[in-house]
Amino acid sequence: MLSRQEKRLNRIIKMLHLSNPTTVNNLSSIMDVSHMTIRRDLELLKERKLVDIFHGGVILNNEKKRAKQHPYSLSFANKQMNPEKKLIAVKASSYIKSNDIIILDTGSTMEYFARALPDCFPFTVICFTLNSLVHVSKMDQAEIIFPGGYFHENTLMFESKEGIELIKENPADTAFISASGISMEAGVSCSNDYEFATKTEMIKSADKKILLVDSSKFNKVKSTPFAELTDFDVIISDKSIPKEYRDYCNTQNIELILV
Amino acid sequence: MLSRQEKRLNRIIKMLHLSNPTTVNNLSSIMDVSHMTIRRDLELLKERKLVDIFHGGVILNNEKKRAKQHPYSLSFANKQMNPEKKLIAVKASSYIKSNDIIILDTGSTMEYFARALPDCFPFTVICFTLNSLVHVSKMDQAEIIFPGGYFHENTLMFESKEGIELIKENPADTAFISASGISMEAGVSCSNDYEFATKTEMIKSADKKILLVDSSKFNKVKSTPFAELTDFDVIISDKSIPKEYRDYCNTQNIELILV
DNA sequence: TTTATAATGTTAAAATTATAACATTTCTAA
DNA sequence: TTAGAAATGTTATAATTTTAACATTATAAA
Repeated sequence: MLSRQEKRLNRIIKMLHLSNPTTVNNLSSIMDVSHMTIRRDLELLKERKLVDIFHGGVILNNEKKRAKQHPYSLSFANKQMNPEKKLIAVKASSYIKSNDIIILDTGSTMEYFARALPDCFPFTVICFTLNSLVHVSKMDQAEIIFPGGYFHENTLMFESKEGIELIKENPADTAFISASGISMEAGVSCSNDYEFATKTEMIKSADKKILLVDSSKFNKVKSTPFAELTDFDVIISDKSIPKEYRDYCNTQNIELILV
Repeated sequence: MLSRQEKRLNRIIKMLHLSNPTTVNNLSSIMDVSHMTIRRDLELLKERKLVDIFHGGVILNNEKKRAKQHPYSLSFANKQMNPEKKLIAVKASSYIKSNDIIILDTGSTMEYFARALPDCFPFTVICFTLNSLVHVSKMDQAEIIFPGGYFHENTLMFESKEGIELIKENPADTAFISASGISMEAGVSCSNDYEFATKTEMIKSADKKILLVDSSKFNKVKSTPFAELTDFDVIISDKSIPKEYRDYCNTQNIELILV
């Protein structure tokens, strides 16, 4: 149970989210406490670096906000391989045709892909992560299907068995899939159990399957295998992949695109 | 060639980009003009909707920024009744308890509500719109269930029959419902067909039903009726509602909270 | 240059906000 | 339940900001 004051502090922060900045008077009339109480509250919030006080009022200190954001978001993923990932994403976007239904997997490469989607002709996007959704929703011509479900904070993914049903209901032209591990022997794998059902259903649902993986993922095996390399029609990666995979794709008749 | 004043106006905006908000005194000492000059400048900037003035200082107006984003977002909804909506939202947030499962309806009032959610104890949020989702996903302690489905651009809502199944699967403690029309005879109504199934299922699913509607919605009937007033346990509105509704709630034993 | 106009500065009074000291209420633990 | 402590409210005074009226300075056109 929070003390009255702590409740007020929370409420003040909430109020600030609604209208920033705000005044001592406004707060004291809304909360129905004296201005001195509000001032004392603000002093505390200031000590906690949550707000800044100015003559007459208070403003959120949004240094914190920026720092927090999302653990996955871009801040983290941006750090490694992003030039390759961007190139891979841009290359992949050329596989989209007007009126296609496409399906986007999760992961940082897919966020670049979502950002690289063309917005000059109409098509339908099925996606699963908050990041992709935010980008896609800003597009003018795209229809969006977001199967939804339970939120997973580490990847910003939503999944549920009902979501799987929605994938089945909307067979896709092309699935753009990502992975954390690629191995000639162990196949294609990812790091989270909960992605399995969605990933396999995406692959089943789509006519054409395209795998987007930068070279750092090769010869790695992660906890959850979800497909064979031969399940894919196209693999888009960068020039640093091990040579044996070039030969393998050749013999297996997989189109290998290296950016 | 810009006039002196125009140059100052530009400089003030630049200063604000560096530190927002700032004070009249700070600006006048930096620009080496009198506080009256700064005040007159600020009046101009305010007329141009570039800044907001508060006692002692000035802050950038970033409504513009937001307005671009989504057609619905805040730009539109902000225009009418927003002080009441904010107060209603803040009031409603006090009905959430630790470990509750709550369910958030669509609409602008609900976006305010999503922003006003407490983040000092854990609970689960079920929601349907992109706006709510973006806010909720930034919270530290909230679990999120997003039923998902097909996207409706005008309200930023997602809905599907699979989404409805997810609601059924997660019975809520409290449903926070909004409406575009309230009428003693015709009941509670909204403006979009596609909201019907979700709204009725939300109401069925929740133990406690709270209706959030500002006074502008009273004595209006919209295209899609979805509930009776008596379906609700609590109605939160503002003091301008027609008197007859006060009596009605009294006789029908509906808790009526007016902010 | 002169003159009219606009822009800026100055000042004092009014309004608002801040502070500090003390009174009252509320909470907590014995 | 009650004493002590913490939180909140009240008040008067101090500090700051705002306003409005008017003085001064800069600017541009005749």
